[in-house]
Amino acid sequence: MTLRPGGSKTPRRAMIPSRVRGDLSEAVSEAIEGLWGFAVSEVGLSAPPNERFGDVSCQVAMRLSGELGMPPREVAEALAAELGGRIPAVAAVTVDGPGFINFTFQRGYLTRVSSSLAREEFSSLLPDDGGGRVALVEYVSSNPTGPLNVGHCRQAVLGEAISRLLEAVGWRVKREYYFNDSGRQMELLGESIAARYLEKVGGPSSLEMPEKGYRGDYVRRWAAELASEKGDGLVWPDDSELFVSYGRERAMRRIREDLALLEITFDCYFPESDLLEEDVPRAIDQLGGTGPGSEDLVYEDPEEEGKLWLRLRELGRPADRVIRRSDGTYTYRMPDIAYHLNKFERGYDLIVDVFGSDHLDTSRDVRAALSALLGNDEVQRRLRVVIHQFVTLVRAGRKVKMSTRAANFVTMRDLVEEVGSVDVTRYLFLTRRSEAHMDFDLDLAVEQSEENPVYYVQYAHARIAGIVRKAVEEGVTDRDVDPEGLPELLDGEHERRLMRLLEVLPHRVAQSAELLEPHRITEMLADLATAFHGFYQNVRVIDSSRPKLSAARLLLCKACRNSIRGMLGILNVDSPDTM
RNA sequence: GCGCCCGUAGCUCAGCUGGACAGAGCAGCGGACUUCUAAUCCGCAGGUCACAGGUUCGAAUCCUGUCGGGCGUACCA
Repeated sequence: MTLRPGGSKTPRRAMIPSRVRGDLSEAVSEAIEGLWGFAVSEVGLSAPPNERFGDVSCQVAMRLSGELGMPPREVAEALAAELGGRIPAVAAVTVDGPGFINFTFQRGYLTRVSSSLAREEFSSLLPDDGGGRVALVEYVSSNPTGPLNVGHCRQAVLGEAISRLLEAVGWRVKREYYFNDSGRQMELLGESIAARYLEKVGGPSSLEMPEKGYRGDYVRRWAAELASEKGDGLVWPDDSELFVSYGRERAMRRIREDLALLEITFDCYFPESDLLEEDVPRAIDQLGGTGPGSEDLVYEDPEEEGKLWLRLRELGRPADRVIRRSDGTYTYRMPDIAYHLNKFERGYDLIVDVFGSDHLDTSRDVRAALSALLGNDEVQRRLRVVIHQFVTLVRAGRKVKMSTRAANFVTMRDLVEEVGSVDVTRYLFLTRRSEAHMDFDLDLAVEQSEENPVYYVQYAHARIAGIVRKAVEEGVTDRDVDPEGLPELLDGEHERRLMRLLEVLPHRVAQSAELLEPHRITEMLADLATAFHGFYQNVRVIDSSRPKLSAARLLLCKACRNSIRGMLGILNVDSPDTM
């Protein structure tokens, strides 16, 4: 929080829209308790659909009506009478419709919020929900078997936006990428590279591409690079280790390059192999001792020595699963559990997993095992899983079926290049909620790149930058604006609409952080850009013959600019001053 | 078969976690630049919120069933 010269904190608690609503709902609760002597956990505030219903709505009267045996309107009237004139920032309390209690903000409160936004960062009006606590966000976590594809791109963009959203409301965020650096998939990649390598160098030995091998062009390229680095003397299977490790390093480097394209960097790349020595055996021990009483959660297969099962049925899951094969290697589920246990033990207050829908089932198993180990409440409180559905790529009106192994997939890099802009790619992926299926129409994305939702928002920002430049030229400044005079100066229809919106946006951003739903930000940006463009079309800002009015309007423009910039920043999209 | 997600305008999708008359963008039609950027604005048209029941003051939202699509249902990750 920044300090003003006088030492007083600004913005004051009462200026933060989420806090104002918190106080409001507290006042309603107290009024209920005062009138009828019982407490209500949630009074249900929402934004009314129309300006004539005020700025904040409360539905509690309708919910209480049954319990109190009173018509909802009477409940509302009683509460409104109790609340009138008592709540800071609220000018009027009315009852409308079936029993809504509607609150209208003081004009002075709205102009103060706008002034704050004009002079400070957007984030200063967000509540400090995180309070400096540390959150760990895991996303992408694609295994190093090839370049990132379109699905990874959605997840990367989503995970990064969630991270930034959490940071915006006061969390310290660690970004982590978990990957499997050993096991069957890595062997397959090594073998696939070996097959292409031997094919290329044409030596005495040869190797057929495995049936489930990786057939992408990149495997050929990497094989060729390997040949030029190490010569043509490598043989299979003697050099299998080398093929595998070369593939892994090469894939990891490519993935980092792909992520760099989206400006994503992780604090930690966590290899599965780090868990195999200690964490996994320890987790198995712990699970073994955590049975619901009669039996241990881990049991040995009666027919195969050394094979271990996890009794997931006992934990409410549909089926028991093998966690260790008889040869002593683990199935993917077991390191996953150990990895999550490791994350919990590292002490993060919030652990967010961003996964594709194909990981849902595993994720549920992991959660069940963790609940057995740490207690359901603990897991419920600290672990949140965001599932996103797959992206269907549409090209020339036809769906493109994709698979990494079969090589008929579009890479993230191809996608960004074809769309022509990282910002547009990011933004388009964030216009849908994560659990919705998504058709990404390439032709449309390219074709629309000139008439795009992103540009619509960025254009509003650039227009404001133009106004600010003009203001400097004309010698108009908002420095000496008298706060007391603002409500009168900013009384037009468009100004009021803008200020109402500016006031509620920080609250809506805080809500979207709470819900881990960054797509709401794109909605808000569109709302704000629309309101600003409407204002711009109808209201002349810089008029040197009316300095006070110009200054007030300039202030409002800057509030819009900072809000747009702040929200675009959460999506990591650029805010250009010219277009 | 079973589990999870989804089904809203011609197309792609929102709908603030049960509230006030169902929204936006694109596509279509008609208007607005002598101005701080027209990458903009205004208007028109477009809907049985997949379907059928149920819960209640009130349902696109919650429950059940049906139909349709996706993902999973591995000792692959």
